[in-house]
Amino acid sequence: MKTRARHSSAQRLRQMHDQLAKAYGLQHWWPAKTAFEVVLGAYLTQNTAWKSVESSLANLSAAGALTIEGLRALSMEELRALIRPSGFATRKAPALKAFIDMLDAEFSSSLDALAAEPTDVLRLRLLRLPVVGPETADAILLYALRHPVPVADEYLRRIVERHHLLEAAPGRNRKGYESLVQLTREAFAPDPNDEHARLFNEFHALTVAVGKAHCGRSAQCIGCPLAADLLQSQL
DNA sequence: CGCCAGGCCGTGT
DNA sequence: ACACGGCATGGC
Repeated sequence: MKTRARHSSAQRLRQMHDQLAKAYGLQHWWPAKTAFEVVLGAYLTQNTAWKSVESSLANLSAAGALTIEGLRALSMEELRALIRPSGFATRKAPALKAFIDMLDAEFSSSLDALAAEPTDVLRLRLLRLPVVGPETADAILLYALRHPVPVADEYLRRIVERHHLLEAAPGRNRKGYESLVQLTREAFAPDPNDEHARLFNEFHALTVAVGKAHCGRSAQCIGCPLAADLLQSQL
């Protein structure tokens, strides 16, 4: 009889988290000082190296635009120029303005008021915003609004694909994204202390850390703390 | 120089 | 429903 996996994919993913935590330690994510800076970073980092995002954030900081009021005060052209280093400025600038408009019109210009909405309602509202897809919405939910939702990114997608944690490799679409979220939920399902927000936070941060170092588009798993698992999974 | 980055969206099957 | 190309810029 064929040997059955002794661990579910969710359990394996949880083990990976533990390995990565051991290898990389606490990540202290998201790299931002305020909730609004998280929102800015979440938009700006779309398909963009964080280094480039830092340039844009530095520009915004110098212009006093790391706050809601500061950003609102900028013209579209000014904003577009300031965030140019992180790319896609013609899309991201109007999108950021649209986020401010939503806050002003529906939530008294307050991120706290936004955060007070139920998670599922909030997620749907965020997804209606231009240039906000599932990952951006979830990053805002978790890191800016402190709701306990997993964040799946391209690095996690690659890890799950290369370690064969799902029957069908998750595609770069909504369904693939949701499958990664679901797997992550299962991996951290029974948490006695109800610290899902902290766990999802740490796990996502760790996937980015290992991803940046070892999980590029052309798979180079040499030196990756998960490489042993990868070999095991291919037996 | 060429490849890539912490996605998302519109279009064509 | 799904794949596929475009979107912009800068780091390495």
